[in-house]
Amino acid sequence: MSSRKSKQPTIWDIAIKLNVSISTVSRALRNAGDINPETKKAVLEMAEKLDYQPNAIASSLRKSKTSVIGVMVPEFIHPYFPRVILGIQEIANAMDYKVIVMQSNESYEIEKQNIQAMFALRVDGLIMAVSRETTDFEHIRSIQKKGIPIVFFNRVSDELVGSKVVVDDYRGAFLAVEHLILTGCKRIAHLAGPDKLTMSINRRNGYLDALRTHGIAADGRLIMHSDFVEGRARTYMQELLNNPDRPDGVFAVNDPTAIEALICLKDNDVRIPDEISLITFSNAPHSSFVSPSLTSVVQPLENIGLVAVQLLLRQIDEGQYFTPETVTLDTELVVRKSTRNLAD
Amino acid sequence: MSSRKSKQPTIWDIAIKLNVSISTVSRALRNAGDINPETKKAVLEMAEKLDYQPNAIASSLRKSKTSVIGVMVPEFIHPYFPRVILGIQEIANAMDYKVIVMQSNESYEIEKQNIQAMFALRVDGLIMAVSRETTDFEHIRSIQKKGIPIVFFNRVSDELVGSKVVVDDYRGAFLAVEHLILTGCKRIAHLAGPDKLTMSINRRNGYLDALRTHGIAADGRLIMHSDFVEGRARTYMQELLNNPDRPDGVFAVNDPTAIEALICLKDNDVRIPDEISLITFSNAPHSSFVSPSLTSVVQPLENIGLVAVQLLLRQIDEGQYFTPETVTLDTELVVRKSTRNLAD
DNA sequence: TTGAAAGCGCTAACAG
DNA sequence: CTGTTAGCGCTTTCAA
Repeated sequence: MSSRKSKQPTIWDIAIKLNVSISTVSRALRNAGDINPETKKAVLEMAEKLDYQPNAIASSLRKSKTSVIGVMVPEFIHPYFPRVILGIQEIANAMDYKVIVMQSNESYEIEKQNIQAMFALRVDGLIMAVSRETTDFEHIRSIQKKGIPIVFFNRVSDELVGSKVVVDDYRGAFLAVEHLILTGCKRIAHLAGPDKLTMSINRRNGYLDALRTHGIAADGRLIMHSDFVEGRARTYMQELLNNPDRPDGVFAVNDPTAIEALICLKDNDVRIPDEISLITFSNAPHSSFVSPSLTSVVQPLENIGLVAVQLLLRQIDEGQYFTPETVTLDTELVVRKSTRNLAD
Repeated sequence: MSSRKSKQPTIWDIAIKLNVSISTVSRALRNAGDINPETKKAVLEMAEKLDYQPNAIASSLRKSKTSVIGVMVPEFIHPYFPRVILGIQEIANAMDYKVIVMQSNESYEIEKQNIQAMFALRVDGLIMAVSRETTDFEHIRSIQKKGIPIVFFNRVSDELVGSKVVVDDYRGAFLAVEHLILTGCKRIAHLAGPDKLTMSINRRNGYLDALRTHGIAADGRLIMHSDFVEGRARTYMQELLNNPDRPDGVFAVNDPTAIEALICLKDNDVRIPDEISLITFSNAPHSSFVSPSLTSVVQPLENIGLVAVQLLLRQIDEGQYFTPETVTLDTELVVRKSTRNLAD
């Protein structure tokens, strides 16, 4: 009858049919401990027949462990976080953990709520990038205090203790600029980020040191600190072009900046890379569908996720004996069409 | 002592301290039924003091209801699904539901696993877009049979019963092509999708009917059915350009196609929109960072999520008495720079 | 208005 | 190898 309350079959149903105890069923299902192969087979068959599906809620309650790890990101409109999440899911699933994803929408309030929700759901651990808006970290410390392990990535704060996964901004920038130099650029501009942001500073330092290393004098007028507002980079690029002393290479702090620069260059009929080379510090693994394709320093996105999960699982296992670690991942230079050949 | 097992405070802890029963505490916490305001106040204060956080797992088990809705999408690398999820989260949170997101990575196997996992977690309902790879729907029917309400969107199948949220592809295409006609295009090409896909067919029909309505004869040579392989659309666009009888307007079936067409046009030094207008049926709300910006028919992304959640919640409430509904949402024409002015 | 008690479905001693 | 039993933390009758 369809009037049957839509209750799911439980181990109890299986036990009754087979005339065994629920513990036997439980053992068979989890292939735990000693159990008669025959009994086990019977249980498995009956489970199949009744279309039994374990109730993770009940199991979690009993075990005080959910095997779920929470991931909170500020947004997943841009390709960066989704890629990292991919890496997280892959390894987490392999380790028999489920992943649940929430996003703070760059809002402190939502982040706070989500943290609460994740805790209510009793996730075994959390991987997160704090929202741009967040300056007060009490909500995070609060659940750390309750014993929930957290691994931070991308947006990390010195005010927080915990494992962190970051990329080597300095070195990535260094490599990028060095590549410009090695392909013949003499006058290299930097479309930089906000000059307070650690990330921007590190990348700028990489830029400066690459110049220095190769005996090129830095020129302050070639460094433009953008505030990441849309359209800003384009304006700066135009400024650089208006200057009689145009650069012959541009290092953009990130993809959006690079794209704006690219559009600007094209609108000015500047040939890339013949007249000006363009290189970017990229979030995404491929700066797709722009022409020419952009030579980039790329972050090992899936790897960030992988490392984060490993760190987290170790912390879950080791509990209070775990000491937080910061892992700095290297970037990779991917040469495409927006810079010249080394041979030139 | 930090040796204290990191167990969380429970209603029992509160009850003990206050010398009341756990049922009283429970009632106070959920402001249920009759309860002395004083008692309630005391409970709330003690909860605060102990930093009590409810255990949703226990509550779910008892109530056989998790207040969690699952969302499964094929991917969230492209902006489409994330936007829809945003809409889902917004309304779901407002209704006191949590949202957990999983992605199938366009894989049938992963989709199947995730469905299992979601069921194990006993989500109250599911909103999903089936993976591209999925042709067998048993795993989906299986949990529908178990009473889990599901709402489908974007990728829907006639083989599945259940509520569906889709956009009006036919009408959107019609509007797009009509816009080209009204802005003076006489010879309009269509970079179409695979000719088996319902979506492609609907959009092509919209294209054809718009031409017909405005007394323009369709020309089969102007319709190029792509298989969505990268680079294909570009080849087709080039073919159209090589033809002595070039089109003066192009309707692209989706964003990637449009972008490839755009690049091709630029590489051929075709002026847009002066020589050729370009319009796209877009997934994203703004076809950002290309130049010129693309006039598009856009889908109401957040709205798709909103409608899906509403449908789902109704089904959760009404249970077996609910009759599946298919909601068709309208598209909107957003005029940007890749088409000419109406005044022309 | 409050308390006692019975579970939700499962796991994990412990005993046989 | 299997069964009995006691909960995990919470909600919800039912009775007081």
